[in-house]
Amino acid sequence: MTDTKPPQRARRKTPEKAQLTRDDWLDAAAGEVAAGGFGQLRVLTLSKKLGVTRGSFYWHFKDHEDLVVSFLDRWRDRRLHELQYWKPQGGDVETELRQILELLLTDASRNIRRLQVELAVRDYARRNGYAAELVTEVDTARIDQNCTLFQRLSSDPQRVKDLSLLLYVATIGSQVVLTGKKGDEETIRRIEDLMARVVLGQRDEA
Amino acid sequence: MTDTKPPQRARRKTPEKAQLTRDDWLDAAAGEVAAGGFGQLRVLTLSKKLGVTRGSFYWHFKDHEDLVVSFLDRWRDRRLHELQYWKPQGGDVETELRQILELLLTDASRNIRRLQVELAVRDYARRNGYAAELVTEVDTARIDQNCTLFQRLSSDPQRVKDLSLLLYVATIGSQVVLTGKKGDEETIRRIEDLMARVVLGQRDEA
DNA sequence: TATTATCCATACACTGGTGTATTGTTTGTC
DNA sequence: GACAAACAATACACCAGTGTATGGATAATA
Repeated sequence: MTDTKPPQRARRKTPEKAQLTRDDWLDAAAGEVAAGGFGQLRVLTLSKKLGVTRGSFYWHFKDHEDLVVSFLDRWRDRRLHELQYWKPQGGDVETELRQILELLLTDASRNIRRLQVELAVRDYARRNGYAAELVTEVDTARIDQNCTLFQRLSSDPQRVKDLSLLLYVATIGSQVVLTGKKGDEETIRRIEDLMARVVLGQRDEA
Repeated sequence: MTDTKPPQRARRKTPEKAQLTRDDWLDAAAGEVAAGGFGQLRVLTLSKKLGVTRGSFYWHFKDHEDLVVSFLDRWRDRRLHELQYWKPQGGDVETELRQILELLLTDASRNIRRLQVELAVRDYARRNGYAAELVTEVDTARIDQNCTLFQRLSSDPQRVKDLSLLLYVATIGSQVVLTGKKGDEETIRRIEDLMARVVLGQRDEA
């Protein structure tokens, strides 16, 4: 699994034939994973969809496992990195909560490709140790992220954690159950609203 | 997909060699599906694990698809049937809520095989129309079931539906995220408790 | 006991996938 | 323009899996 990728890269000034990069392969792999899961991630079909033969693949990747590991790594990196773009805007607690809910539910459900990949990674994690590690890593990072918000709702650190976790499992569950059927858009909005009310009801006064 | 299964069956009074039945194959398939998902459900490996050759399989099943469809059908039937065993005990609303939460979270997380199969079916449903139908069928049945409980909490039918759905997606999400890591047992108990408090906070008085 | 239905083994043809080795074909760079 | 590096095509060996055809064994039953 040593990265023998050469230092520089040039080529493809005139994209008449469009040389492929490692990332191009990973992007294509995302399509396959989203559509059929990791079990359907084939070097052969991938090559066909990219209009090249497998000779190209085995130049960019050591083997099939290299592709999978690289894909998972990139997924982890991107998921961790995107968390930095959502920093508390410093507004009202309720509006901030509603914002984050909209981000986690409505917005997430619109980016179907990304959602499908996430579910596929999660499924693959059930039978692959490395994937499981990365998923856990991402999960805890996301849950920790939400804790900063809930700290403004409760002073009990345990309740903060629990609320954050509950919010998280509810969003994941929504993504699993409400999978783009007719009317799901509206349903998600209602869940979002209910979650907000429910969480706000758990403020420090119980 | 015509069922050419003969009317009667006998044999295997003395299970010295243990003739296989259709259900035996389906049980073994459950193991494969739980471990590796539907993508890893192979006729060949299944035969090996059962100690027979594929000749047996192709007597019991028309082909690979027949196995998958039969498996899904049996899964649906069992999931729908088991719902009848949980009828409201007619006790206190809170205790009944806590009972159903324990059933949906703690108890479910203990039956790992069943949980793994459910997640596998759900994942398969993302790329298989028939599986998607059955999953939707089971989902709505379960959600409807819970509605009968929540009707004692609120008179607003919309809120009853939403609460039931929220409870459902939270349980599914828990099963996806909390996948048997160390400490998950305790975490699930806390989620269970929090869910109870949260739901009871949504009673008619808002 | 002879027959028949039930269940499994064996052998074959076929497909689709991986990985490797080798040979092109471009494209930058000296 | 020569050379080397980056990228891709081709051809090969190999394996795992499906499905089918056919024969063999075993148990119920007439």
